Amino acid sequence: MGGGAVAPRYDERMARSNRQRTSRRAVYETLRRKVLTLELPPGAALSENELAAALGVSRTPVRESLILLSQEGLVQIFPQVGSFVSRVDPAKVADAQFLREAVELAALDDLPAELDADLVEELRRNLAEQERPGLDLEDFFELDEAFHHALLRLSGHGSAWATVVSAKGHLDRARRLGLYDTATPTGFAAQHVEIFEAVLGGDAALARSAMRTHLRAVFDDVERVRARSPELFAKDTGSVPVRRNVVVWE
Amino acid sequence: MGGGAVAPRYDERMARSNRQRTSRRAVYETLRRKVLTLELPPGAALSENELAAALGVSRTPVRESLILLSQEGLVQIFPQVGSFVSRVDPAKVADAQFLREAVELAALDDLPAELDADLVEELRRNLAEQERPGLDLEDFFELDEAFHHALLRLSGHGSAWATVVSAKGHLDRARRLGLYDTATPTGFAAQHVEIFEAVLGGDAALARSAMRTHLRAVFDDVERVRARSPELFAKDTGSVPVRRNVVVWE
DNA sequence: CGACCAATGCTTGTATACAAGTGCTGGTCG
DNA sequence: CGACCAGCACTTGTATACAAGCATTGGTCG
Repeated sequence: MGGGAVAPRYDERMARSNRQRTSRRAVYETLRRKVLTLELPPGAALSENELAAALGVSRTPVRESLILLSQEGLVQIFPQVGSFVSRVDPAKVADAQFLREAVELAALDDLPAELDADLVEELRRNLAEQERPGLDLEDFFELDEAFHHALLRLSGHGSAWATVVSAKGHLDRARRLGLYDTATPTGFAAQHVEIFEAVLGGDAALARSAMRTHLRAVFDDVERVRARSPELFAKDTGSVPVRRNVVVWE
Repeated sequence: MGGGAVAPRYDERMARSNRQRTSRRAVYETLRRKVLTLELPPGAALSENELAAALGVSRTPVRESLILLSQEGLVQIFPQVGSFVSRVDPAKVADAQFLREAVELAALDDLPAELDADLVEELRRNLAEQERPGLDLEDFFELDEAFHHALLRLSGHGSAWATVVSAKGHLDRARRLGLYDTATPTGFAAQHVEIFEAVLGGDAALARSAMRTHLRAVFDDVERVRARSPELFAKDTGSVPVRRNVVVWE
């Protein structure tokens, strides 16, 4: 360790550089979005070379993104064989459901007596948006995410949301499959309102009950779509191979 | 997509190659262990080049491992600056505590009427081991992990353990700091027995109560050690830099 | 005609070279 | 003596080259 630099100080200066606008982050977010929106369907082959060429970068950031997605369970990497978008694994979906339910219900038990006014207002606006007539499905998903996240923040455990998010990847994809059938998920919006009003009224038991009903309803959708599109689910090992789908990168 | 290979079939043949005995996996597990055991203390600088040289591999697997650890929150990467073992963030510790409590308590609510005999026997042996007189601290940690994991499997949600594990990294480090003070954590072993007997007796409420007490006791240890070793915790941005610790790789 | 098998294209894993950026250091100038 | 500033050493990010392995393919042999 000769003359040069040593470990720099560990202060908030680094927090600035935390805004990693690296190429890897861009690729990671792009791929993750395409997987969650089913633009890259379960079972699709992901070639590092092809993705790199299509995205205009080298293999390195693509590869590192795939490794991250692999740890999230959204991608499976088979050494010397290939990488694939994970099929929807019913067991993992059930796990995500269990975890999400556990966390969100525990949060409802932990609500403070005095609710944060700003968050309540944010939730109110969110619910109003959800009931807008010509609502896009993608917008509804964003609102749904924000609703549950805000509810978690209301209990002071907002940062636990990140863990839920990374765990519920499989659940999200399955939900999306289910929601593409129903034209507009008005039922879910109504359930959201029910939960919110129970929270406002301070009725923890009712809030729990409503939340559980809501989350179970989402889960039931998964089983419904599974009967319709079994090839997107795992465990049916002998199913259709789903050969190299032609992926267009606009 | 000319002549050669296409996407191979997606069958159980691949499950075999899932045994990734790659160099990256070895490096990842080594680094993760050293971080969790505090052999690489919070704040320590991690140079990709140094680690690569010490481990006898190139930068690539080291770098990819650091990226994975970074996503777990155990390592912080600052582009063009350096990588460091994350300091113990009290907020993240609290999050991990909340998440763990939510999941494990929910599992206790979900216990089947008929308990799996093999798992019960496994738990019994585990608890017997925990009360062995001259128990190593590292062994106790392993037993503790196995105990909670088995309890989760008893409720049929064993695979949710993986998420808890990755989320509770910060909690584990903090616990380890706390347990290095107390000579032998006999108190925790006794609490384990209490939980187990409540589960066997079918008393869900008592099991919940005992589990909550147990997990809260672990959490309190964190605050205790924080008063003693503040430099290992974050938020005190002006604290000691902790310069490039000399890490020996035996 | 069927079974076997080598050639070939692809895949990911690893190693290395180069690029861009940061912080310390030490000399220099006012 | 103090402030400034150029240079250097080190960092991670990215690109590329090479290595090892699997699966399909197409020919050959029985």
